[in-house]
Amino acid sequence: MDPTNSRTDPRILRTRRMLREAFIELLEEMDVDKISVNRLAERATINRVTFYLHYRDIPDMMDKLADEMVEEISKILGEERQEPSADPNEDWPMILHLLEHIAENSKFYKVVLGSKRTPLFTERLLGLLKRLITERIERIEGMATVTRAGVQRDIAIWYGSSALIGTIVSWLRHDMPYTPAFLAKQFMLLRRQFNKQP
Amino acid sequence: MDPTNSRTDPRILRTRRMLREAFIELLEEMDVDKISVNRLAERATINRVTFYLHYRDIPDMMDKLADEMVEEISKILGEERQEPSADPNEDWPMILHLLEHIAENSKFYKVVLGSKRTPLFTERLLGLLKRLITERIERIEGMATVTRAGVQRDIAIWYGSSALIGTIVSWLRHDMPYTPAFLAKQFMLLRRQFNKQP
DNA sequence: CATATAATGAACACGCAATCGATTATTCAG
DNA sequence: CTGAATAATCGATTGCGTGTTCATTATATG
Repeated sequence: MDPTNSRTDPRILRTRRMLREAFIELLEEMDVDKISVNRLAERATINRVTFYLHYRDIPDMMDKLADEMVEEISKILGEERQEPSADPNEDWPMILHLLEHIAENSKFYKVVLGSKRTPLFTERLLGLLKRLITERIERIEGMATVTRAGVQRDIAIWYGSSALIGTIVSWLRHDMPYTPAFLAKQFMLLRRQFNKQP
Repeated sequence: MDPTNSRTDPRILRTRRMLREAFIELLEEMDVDKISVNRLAERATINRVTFYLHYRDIPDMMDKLADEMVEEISKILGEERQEPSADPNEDWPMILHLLEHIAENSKFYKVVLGSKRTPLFTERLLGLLKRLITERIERIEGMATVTRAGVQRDIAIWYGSSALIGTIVSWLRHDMPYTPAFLAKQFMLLRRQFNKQP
């Protein structure tokens, strides 16, 4: 009767955990379009049919995984929003916590963000960052469509969010050669688009 | 006997042109993983077997298309390299010509760069831009590993190249609301990472 | 015109997708 | 602890797309 049972039933949790882990494993080994339901079920040591009890197909499963990812990051970054730091350069703790979270779960993020054929996750994270950056800019600069440096606001958002994502992806692909703290500080040096033009 | 015949034979050119156009058409209509050889051949009004005379499979075809794309852009941007403009802020004609080229072939670039499941083309373009930016930085700043603003060089390259690509993709997805010239100038306002810190 | 080669059409084996019905195993409430 | 609910399994089936073959037709080029 209770629909939440579908999430607390240990059999369901077990199956989904095994599917998720198998998916990450396979993604480390091969391209995503080589991952069939057959292979995935075999690796997860579950029956093929069981897969269909949980997901419609593999893209659907990736969709759900991406939802969970956004949900989790959103929760982490949501805590930052309470802090009323008006200083535009003080958003680096947000970035720092994001980088730390990614570093802690690097096995997962390295494959879902770093694999060259799984842009779904990157797109989702990009969307999230765009929303957060927009929110932040609005708080700092009001509703003007042009930043203080003379840059169109939407262009500044495109630029900043994709720079952030792209750098994180490269950082993961190179096996995180810098600490989250160092990288966060580098971001602060690079993000000068909201300052006045010299 | 002459292997170049394989490229001048009008039948081959015709077939490949039709395949390419059909692929772009289908990419406008559906996700790339829904494009089967069956569908592609049908849309291109060629026999399914004929496809295999030219490409091994669809990923192989996309690979070839990406090669052609990089080749073409490389040719355009290669002409810029002759100009010995030492001024770091004078690389905007390069960006301008890139944007103009993309705008002229926007139907193609909108689908191959803008579609959410064809990161292959974005990756290739990213690689090309990374090489060009690296080359440019080396000419300006020598072999130092840190830029004048105190930013690690590789991080600056990750940041700058992905910002460039990401902005172009967003620009395409929004149907190019700005002229290439305007966008190029905006880039110059945003790319301050190589200047001294105030 | 004659030769080379590109394109076609039919046919085949193969793997995977997606679903069905019946059966077994596990969970959880009373 | 017991029984009802439901998750997971197993075997089987249908359909679709792939990748390849072989003989035949159409087109290009010298």
